[in-house]
Amino acid sequence: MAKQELSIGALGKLTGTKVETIRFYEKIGILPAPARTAGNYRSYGHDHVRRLTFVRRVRDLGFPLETVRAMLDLADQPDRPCGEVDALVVEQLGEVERKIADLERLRDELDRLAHQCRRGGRVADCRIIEALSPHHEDGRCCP
Amino acid sequence: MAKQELSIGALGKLTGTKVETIRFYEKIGILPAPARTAGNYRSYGHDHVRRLTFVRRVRDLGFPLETVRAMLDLADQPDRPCGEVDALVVEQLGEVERKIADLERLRDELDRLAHQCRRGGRVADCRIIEALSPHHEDGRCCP
DNA sequence: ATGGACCTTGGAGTTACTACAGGGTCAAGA
DNA sequence: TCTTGACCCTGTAGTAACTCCAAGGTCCAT
Ligand SMILES: [Zn+2]
Ligand SMILES: [Zn+2]
Ligand SMILES: [Zn+2]
Ligand SMILES: [Zn+2]
Repeated sequence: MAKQELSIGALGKLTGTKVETIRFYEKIGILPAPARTAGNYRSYGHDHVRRLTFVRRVRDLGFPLETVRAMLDLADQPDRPCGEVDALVVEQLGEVERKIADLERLRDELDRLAHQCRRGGRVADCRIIEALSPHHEDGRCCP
Repeated sequence: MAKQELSIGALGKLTGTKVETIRFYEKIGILPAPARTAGNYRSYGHDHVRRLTFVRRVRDLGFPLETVRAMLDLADQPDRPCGEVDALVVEQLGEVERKIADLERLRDELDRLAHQCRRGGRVADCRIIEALSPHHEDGRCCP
């Protein structure tokens, strides 16, 4: 492998990406197919490092691959206004804030649940299980 | 369908579960196979309502199906101590708190990102894309 | 008896990877 | 030179937890 060229494993180490993931990105068109060596090994250059780093950062920020694809498309058209990119970030910010709010509600409920049961009882008396089951015990059904 | 018996659609409405999901739970053994009517329709009773309600609530609290299964097993052995159930809740609480912390870090980063770009520029100058790509532009690779 | 709402089965699709199985390549050490 | 071990190749299947579809059967009211 010529200098400035990286094997798939080296690229993976450099970007914190598993080898299988890199091949997967190639298959679905997120990364372009690289040149091959005489022995049919993939050979990556600096552009691949840049592109894959971008992909991983965007993924780490919680964006789905679909959004990664959209951003890559936009980045490839440098003359278009960048409002769309910015909008994607703002949208994702909103989604993250929504998720945080959901999880905070969840946390409160779990916290309440965790305090309902003074340990040491039997499962039959567990308040947690009681709290999670419907409240009526008779044989007739709910509606 | 006799009274006190529910069709799969009725059970779904009652518990906020899609019909396909109920069948899926049956296939993987979370719900027992119900009786059938003459016309081969599934026929559910009150026990199914209770069990499915439990499953959905536990899922809504963010537990994976594997944990649901463990809880159902425990609930079926009423004489065992309930410490294990309680421990599962506490564990999940910790996980939710970890997720919240992760998302809060994410939110801050996205927020920073969203403020980097005063809109109106071109993609080529977009600070967001710049911030997400590696910092060097020369032809030699990173290591 | 006919329409429409509901039910049946089996199988495929979703997201974003991850894990083999069964081979080929390459560099270094004995 | 041979061999060993780390690395690479392809292709397929598996993961979580559903969700959707096709092609057909059932039920009830008009
Ligand atoms: Zn308890
Ligand atoms: Zn009931
Ligand atoms: Zn911008
Ligand atoms: Zn580089």
